[in-house]
Amino acid sequence: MPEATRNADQNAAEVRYNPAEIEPRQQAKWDADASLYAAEPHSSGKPKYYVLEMLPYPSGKLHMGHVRNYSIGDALARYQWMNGFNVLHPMGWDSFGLPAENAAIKNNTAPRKWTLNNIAEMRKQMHRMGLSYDWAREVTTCLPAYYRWNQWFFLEMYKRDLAFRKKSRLNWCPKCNTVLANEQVVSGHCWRHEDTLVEQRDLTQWFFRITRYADELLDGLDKLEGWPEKVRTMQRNWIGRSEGAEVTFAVDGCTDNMSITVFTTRIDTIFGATSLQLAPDHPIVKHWASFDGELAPAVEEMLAQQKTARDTDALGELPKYGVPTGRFAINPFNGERLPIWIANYVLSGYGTGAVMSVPAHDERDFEFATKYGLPIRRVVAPNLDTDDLPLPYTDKTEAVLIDSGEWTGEPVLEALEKMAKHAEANGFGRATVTYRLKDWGVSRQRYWGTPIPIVYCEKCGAQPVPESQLPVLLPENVDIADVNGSPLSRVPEFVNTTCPVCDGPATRETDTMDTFVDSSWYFYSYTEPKNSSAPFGSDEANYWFEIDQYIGGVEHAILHLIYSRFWTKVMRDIGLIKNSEPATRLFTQGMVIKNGAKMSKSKGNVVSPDDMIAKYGADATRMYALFAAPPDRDLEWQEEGVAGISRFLSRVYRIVMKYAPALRSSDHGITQEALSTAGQRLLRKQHQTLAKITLDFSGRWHFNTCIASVMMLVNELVASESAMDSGEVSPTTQRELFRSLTLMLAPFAPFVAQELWEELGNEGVVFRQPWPKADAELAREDEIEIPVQVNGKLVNVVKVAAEADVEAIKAIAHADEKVAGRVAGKTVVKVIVVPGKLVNLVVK
RNA sequence: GCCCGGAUGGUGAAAUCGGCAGACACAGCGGACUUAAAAUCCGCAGACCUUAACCGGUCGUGGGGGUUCAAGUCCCCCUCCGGGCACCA
Repeated sequence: MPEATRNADQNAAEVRYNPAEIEPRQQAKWDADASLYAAEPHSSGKPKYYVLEMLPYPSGKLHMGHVRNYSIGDALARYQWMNGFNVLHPMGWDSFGLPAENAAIKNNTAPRKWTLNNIAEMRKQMHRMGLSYDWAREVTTCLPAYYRWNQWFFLEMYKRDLAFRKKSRLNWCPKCNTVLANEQVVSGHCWRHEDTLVEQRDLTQWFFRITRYADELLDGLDKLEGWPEKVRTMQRNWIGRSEGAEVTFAVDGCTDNMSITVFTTRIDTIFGATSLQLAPDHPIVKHWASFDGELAPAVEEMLAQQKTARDTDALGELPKYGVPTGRFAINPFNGERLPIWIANYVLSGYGTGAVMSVPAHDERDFEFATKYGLPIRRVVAPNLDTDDLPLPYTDKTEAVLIDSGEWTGEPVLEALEKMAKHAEANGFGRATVTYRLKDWGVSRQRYWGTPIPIVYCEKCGAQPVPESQLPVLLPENVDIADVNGSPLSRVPEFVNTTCPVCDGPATRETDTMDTFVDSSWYFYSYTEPKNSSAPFGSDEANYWFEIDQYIGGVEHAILHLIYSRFWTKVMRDIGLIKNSEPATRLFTQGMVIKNGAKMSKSKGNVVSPDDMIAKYGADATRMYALFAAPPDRDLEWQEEGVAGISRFLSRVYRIVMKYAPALRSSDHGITQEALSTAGQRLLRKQHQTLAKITLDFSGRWHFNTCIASVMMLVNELVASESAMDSGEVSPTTQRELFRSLTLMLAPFAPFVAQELWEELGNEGVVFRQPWPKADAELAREDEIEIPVQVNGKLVNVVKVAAEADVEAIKAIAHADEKVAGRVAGKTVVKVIVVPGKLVNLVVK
């Protein structure tokens, strides 16, 4: 503030807190120092700390969810700087994707232009919020400098058979006009269109073989102790590992040695199998239906019914029904001849699409067998003598096999293993593991994404684009309004090329990559975004990784967070990095809601961050986002609450400005002096507050209570104004109190903290000062109040010396009048004293 | 059906290791300042009963049971809400 204005303000009755003036002025000063938020070289000697918030999709406007996410990350980054870490705190843009195409069609703007404009707009908003990003490391995924490495990774994966092409049944969103990965289907609907049912289509597409890492992705979860249990559970469910066995049944009387392989988790019950059930789209069913005029319509009908049910997400509610095929299979364990059925509850997409039906020991098989009168044969019981328990009997922990030939008497858990081995030794089966996780389909029939670097030659087939020809540039000026097929297929100059092998005519792949490819490795790019010969340098990545703290919404628990774990393992196997997981700690913040519902345009309950900042300032808006609820819980946005934080900051501003001029001009030397009672009380509160904030930053992150404790400190300072005015609290103590107050505010309200830091006559940037150390001795109370209970009910609160021992406390409690009144005429049976906590007298 | 969270005043919430339930705020009420209002400052504030008032008492953390001198917190059972998986063989 210019000297003249300051003097004028001092003459006024009161200096008003004016964030609209303070914040842009401080921001301009910070902007002048390009190195302010820059990560330092490895040689800095400081320990590194990589704090990362999930990069946004550049929709054009920040929403409150962003504000909350970034306020948490920013507070942590600033705190770690103050603790002497070399902090990496970058930001970027997940900028490929469908909304750019939709906007392009609607507004007649090219996706690239629309996207880059939005980025500029959002960068401006982040700047106004005062977020501490190292913009020199900004990553924009839709630019060739970035997406060329997507193509490079694709080729690396192709070399390792991790990228491959196959025909399969895929999810198709009719609104997106493209294929979706399984992870992008939420309860049968498109992840981007909650109201749109996903259809199934048979298409030839590119896949990433994430299933090769299924076990490692699953086992790694146990070691991710810094991740929320919820996210780990969701990923475990998603991977869906199931141990069991495959058993091959020969088809009876079949001239061409046909067989059917079933998957079962209960091979021990195979002597109880009374039929085989096949999915209606099992290959052998298709084969039979092709010449069996009776079977074909039944199969058709069942398929149609399954499709309808799947489309409405009601697969589980379909009444069970089946059709006998008239064919029989031979149980390899006992030679028994079992009827083969097709059944609508058997799914082709899981296991082998065929099951053995054991009605006595499986709920579904029991229901089915009862309906069709199939035999029900018990082969497992708690022991050899009890066989009158209700069916189906599914317990396997304390059960043995009965009526199972040579296996009779064998405990179930042992039989599972032995019988699988037996099957393998005799060539009709083996122990196996089935996963729910499927390979990641990455082809998208859209324009605004990374072109897949493959060309098709009539002579040489599918060929990878040579690395030297990367990037395959995404052409501009493409007609994207026509939704039939991939837009790139309508650009002849893109499509027509030459074969890298034979130099003959060839055509390019016209699908683009799923946008989740971009976000699978972007955080590595931050370590060296300007590398032009590799996606990033290994030394850089090995220095910064793993991410120390990753912060984002829980909605990515099984999309981004499983893909990026997969990608990290692939990069490790390529030799680019050493770590096997991307992030040591993950924090998933709660949603921002308004009137009990998630903010959305359709509900009309959206609160604009711009409005909040314009009205109350960035400090108050950010601080409210941290104060209103612990960060992992949903936060109800109440504007009155922001106003409350603004009032609190005004109070801080007023009291500091009141004393700052005198403190600024007085001697800065530390004088040895006896502390007054008031001074001691205030310093005690200060160090208690400091200890609380320091503890919370170490992991619990309940910034709401941190801010509450700063409020208590400020309340105490306000209440002590007369003691400060009179000099009872010395200027030295005052200076220390206000100095540390600004330091404590720095992570949460950096603008006003900086302003007051300067007003107090300090040099430099407040959030580069060392975080003050909480002094346990200063924080210690001399005298504490402890409750006295009689039979567990509170009777009085007595004051005792902080270090009082059990006997002393007992004596004080007994001496208390109120307590004596309660105890009179009764016998004290027992006295419980918890030093520092309470006294409880048990009387009769 | 299986798995993971959650439920505390009018509202957001606090109680981190079994030890005073409701810190800190918001909204509300009362007061000071003001011609007035805003802003600011000071104070009250879980519910119920009792009292003229003070005092005093009872109940109270979704419900029911239990362990304990002591339970929002631990154990068992249940309800409701949010989320994930699901005819997964």
